[in-house]
Amino acid sequence: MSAGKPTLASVAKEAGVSVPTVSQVMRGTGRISEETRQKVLEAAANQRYVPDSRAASMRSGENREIGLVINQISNPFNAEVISGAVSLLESEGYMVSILDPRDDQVRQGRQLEAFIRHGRGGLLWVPAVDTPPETFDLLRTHGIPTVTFLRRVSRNCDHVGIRNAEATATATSYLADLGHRRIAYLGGSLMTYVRKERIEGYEAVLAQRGLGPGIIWPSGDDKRAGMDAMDALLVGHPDVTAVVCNGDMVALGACYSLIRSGIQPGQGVSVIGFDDIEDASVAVPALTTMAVRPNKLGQKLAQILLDRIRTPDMPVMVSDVSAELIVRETTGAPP
Amino acid sequence: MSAGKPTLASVAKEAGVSVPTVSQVMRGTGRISEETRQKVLEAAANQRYVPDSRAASMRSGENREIGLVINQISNPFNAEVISGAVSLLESEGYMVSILDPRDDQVRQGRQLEAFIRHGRGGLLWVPAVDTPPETFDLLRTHGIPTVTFLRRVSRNCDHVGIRNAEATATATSYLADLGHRRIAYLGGSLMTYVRKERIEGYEAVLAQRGLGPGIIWPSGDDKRAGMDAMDALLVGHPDVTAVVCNGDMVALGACYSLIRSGIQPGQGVSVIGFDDIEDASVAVPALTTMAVRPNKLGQKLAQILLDRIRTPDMPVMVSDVSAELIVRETTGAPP
DNA sequence: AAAGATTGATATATCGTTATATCAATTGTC
DNA sequence: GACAATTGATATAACGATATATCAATCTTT
Repeated sequence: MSAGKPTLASVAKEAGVSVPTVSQVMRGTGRISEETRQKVLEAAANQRYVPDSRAASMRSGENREIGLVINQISNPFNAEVISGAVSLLESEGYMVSILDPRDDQVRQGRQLEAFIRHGRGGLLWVPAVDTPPETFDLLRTHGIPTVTFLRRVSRNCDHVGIRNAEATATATSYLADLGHRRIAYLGGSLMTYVRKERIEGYEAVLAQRGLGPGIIWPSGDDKRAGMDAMDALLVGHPDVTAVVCNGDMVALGACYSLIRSGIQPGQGVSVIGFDDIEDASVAVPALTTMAVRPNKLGQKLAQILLDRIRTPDMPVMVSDVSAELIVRETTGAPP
Repeated sequence: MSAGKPTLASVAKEAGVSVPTVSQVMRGTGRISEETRQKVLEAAANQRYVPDSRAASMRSGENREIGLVINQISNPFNAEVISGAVSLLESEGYMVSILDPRDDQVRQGRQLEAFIRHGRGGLLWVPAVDTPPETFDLLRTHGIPTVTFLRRVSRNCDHVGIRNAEATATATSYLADLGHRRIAYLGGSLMTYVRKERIEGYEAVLAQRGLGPGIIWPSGDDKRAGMDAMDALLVGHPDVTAVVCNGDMVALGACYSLIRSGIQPGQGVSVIGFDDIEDASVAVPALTTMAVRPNKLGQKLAQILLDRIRTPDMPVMVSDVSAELIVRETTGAPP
């Protein structure tokens, strides 16, 4: 009703008590008689009082605001990771706000600095490709508990990842078992750690089975990029009968390319994706893929961050989740 | 190197000057000799000093932290809106952090309260379905400049929307011109404002052309939901030859359903989407849709918020962007 | 009934900034 | 050379909360 926004002081005045008393009532600490408690609560409700965490965190040092820095929030896999992490953290009374530097290292730098300026209490982070080590120093200097995921950039930082090599080895073996002899690897930005690991698994199986050197095509991470890459692959290597993809988005794009070229995914050419995003099961034909439980991954992330916040001296935690082959319609024996 | 994190005081000590002097140097205000300026900058760089905006905003009242509350960040249309708004705001020195209440009104309430607690300087917001009016009062009490978009819930709040009725009228007319007589409307959560407006445009054209009462099927907003809804529609109304969809995700799901039933979208049944997300042009067959420029929409949003922040007494601003019909492969004459 | 323990509240200092006022030293004016 | 204006810095208070110490009033204990 009246002027300025509600503060402890304005509530204290209305309730006829001191500021610290109101503070204690709001937080449920200290000794307060039931009578004054009611008076204070009433005044607070009346003014729609909401405590100012900036002031609180400055004084108390505690900060229940977490940042989540992830590239490409529109990727459904990422969205699921976010959802898992946020649910857990919110249930513990933290607020999670999301930043998306869109894999631009400069923008990421700016955002992380803003992040520090605004005094966050913790960070969940997929580092952009080419993140310089100084960025970690900066976070450490300002004492921000950090967990990276998907991309491991620093050995001194808690991390949650995927058993990438294991997963692509499973995928490649499966295709080889079906009888495929020319198996390509499609997609992923050239520099990413994740892609490097996945290609290792793919190449290990090729080598082990004597299927010759790999055919490896990088691409962006969306459907359009996957489609373009597959178009190019069909021209450059018409003998390929199976493709392991760096992600479901790329795989779905590749399927579109095949359909446009009159090739039925799963009959003419087999395609395996990675992630098991929702589209993978909805698409026609439904996508065979290496499924990761992104929600679980998000929860694990959040749990490690909470542990780190509560036990700062804990040794570095690293946790890898594995992926599971889900066979749908885009894989079959070679023609 | 040393203990605690860098502050104005620690920098001042190292540079041998007072705290206000350092503050002035960091902000480029006041009168400072070049000599002390250099001393201070050096000390600040040496300690990797980053100002604490919490303290700054408390004292100065200025707050360059903006919240963006949007449901379903994984929807590519939303992701583009976000990108447009964030780019503009960041270029003006604001930090934007994203919250996703996933259309849950309770979660939204909790998040907005946390939002206020943490003292944000502005809000871009797609209100969840069923947002109670008290939520607006709360924001007003705490003096947070707010712009809603897509869903208009309060007449007293700045807003950016889409000319929904106009767009679906265009889509429906186009289908009628092609010769369709049984045109259904598919998708959208029952309660949303957006859907209501879109159905108005659809029904207006049906009435005007004497095409009888509409056939209206609600559904969720993702592909799976669109697929299920189309499955049901095929059973319930086998005479339908064209479908106007509430969004591209629903439309793409509907196409999957048609393909699975052996019907070619654009030949057997025509489908028009809404939004023009990236998938719309990549999909096979490519989707005819009502295109909105989400990036523009995001920028407009940001601009209005900035105006509101700078001119709090400005009259309520409402801006509607129009959508454009993009004909691709999922529409054609009825069989 | 005197001494100590408990209860319910408050006074004060502090977190890291910025706004305002003040102040000494230098410069300019006539 | 006296007085005002400017320069370059600092002292102080405030933002809104919390931590710590303190304190009067009440309750135990023997």
